[in-house]
Amino acid sequence: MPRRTKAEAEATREALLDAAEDVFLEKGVSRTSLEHIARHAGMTRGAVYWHFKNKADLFHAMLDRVKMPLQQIIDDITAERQASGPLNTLRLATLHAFEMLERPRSCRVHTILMHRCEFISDINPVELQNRLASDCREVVRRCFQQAHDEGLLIDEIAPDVATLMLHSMIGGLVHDWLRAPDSFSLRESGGEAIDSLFQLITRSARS
Amino acid sequence: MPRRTKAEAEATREALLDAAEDVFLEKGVSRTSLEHIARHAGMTRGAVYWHFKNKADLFHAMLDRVKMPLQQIIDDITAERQASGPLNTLRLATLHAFEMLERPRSCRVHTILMHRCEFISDINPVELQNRLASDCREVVRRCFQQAHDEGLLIDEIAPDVATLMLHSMIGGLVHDWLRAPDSFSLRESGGEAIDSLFQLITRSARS
DNA sequence: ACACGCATACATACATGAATGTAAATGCCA
DNA sequence: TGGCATTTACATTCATGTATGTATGCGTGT
Repeated sequence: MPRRTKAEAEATREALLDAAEDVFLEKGVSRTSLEHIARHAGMTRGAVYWHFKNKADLFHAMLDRVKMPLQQIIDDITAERQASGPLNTLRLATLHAFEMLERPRSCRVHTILMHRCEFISDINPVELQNRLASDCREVVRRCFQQAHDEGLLIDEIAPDVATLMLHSMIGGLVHDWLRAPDSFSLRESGGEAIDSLFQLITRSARS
Repeated sequence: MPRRTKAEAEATREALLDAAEDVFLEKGVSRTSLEHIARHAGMTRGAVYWHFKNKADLFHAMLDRVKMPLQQIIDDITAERQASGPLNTLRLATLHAFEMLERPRSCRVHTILMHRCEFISDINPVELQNRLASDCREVVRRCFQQAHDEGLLIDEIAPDVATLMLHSMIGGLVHDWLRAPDSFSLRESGGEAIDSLFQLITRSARS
């Protein structure tokens, strides 16, 4: 029974993307065929090829439904640069990214990106994440530099080192948590670790 | 021209594994066929099927030629628990793992593991890394606990939090560096970040 | 209000290519 | 000469892309 209403067509498109998330998460991207996805959504491959050009197109459509955590951090930092100082801006942006990641769809999609796929067509997530990481590091670095200039950072830590510490901690926490979300709480334990880092490198807190 | 001497047969086995590293690294595991690997080594698929049962078997043989960095850290910690205190043991073990990772073969294989493969047969690297991460965290935690009991750790940081901080920093640094080895030096910049962390959480250094 | 026509939203069928596993053939060393 | 290392050839499976079929929603004219 083809040709539903326009709203129903959009619903099946979303259903196909939902199914893609499920199957990608379970079997990995390269091992799932479009047939798998279609059947999991209760349809056939024809529906997939109607809504999407091919597997890569579907994959990118799936990515478009979520926001990259590093992009979120970049946006948060550049948006509210006043707040209560650069260090607090960094800390809050990080915690905000953690909150976003705990949303089910975000969690699934980013787990797929980090642990369930290697390449997709010619645009691979490694390069994508690479650019994002580079941009994010630069924004964070400028923030730490500003904190340093305002005397908020302790002398023992150079802005570049603080940048690497924060950036690697974020990446490591996200990576580990997405691999095993039940092993610890990203918001609680992860947030605690981030808070501790900022407590350690903030001058006023240690005198 | 088949049937060289036994030593030459072993050499072709190694050549096949070398080729596998190259091609996996370039195209990703799922997108490389055994034909690709064989041709890159100057042979045919038959040679591959003689030395290895299938792709998964070859993959695991490739893994067996290197040591997991987290396993290295575990071994280092459990081996030389005397050294100059638990904190220094942790620090040196981490830096040692970084050194190991900069060896070409280690670098290639672990890049493949982190960024070029999703699943391989029924044994997937995610589960493998998961167990390792869990074990390593436990060993590190015990080490931090000992440091805490000996009064080496500052009061602001609980052993569990220190564990998560160190573990996530290691994971993040390795992850980022393997994705873009030219963006920074793991030994230098990464080591500096690790050193700074230990400097921040060590009591004697701040009074 | 109702029939008409067309574009839409799928399902089905088919052709192609690629990767796999295996069996047979072949040469080389001991 | 016989078993080892490797190639070649073949059958099978599987995913893809495309082409075609088809029924329905929806706008249009009257």
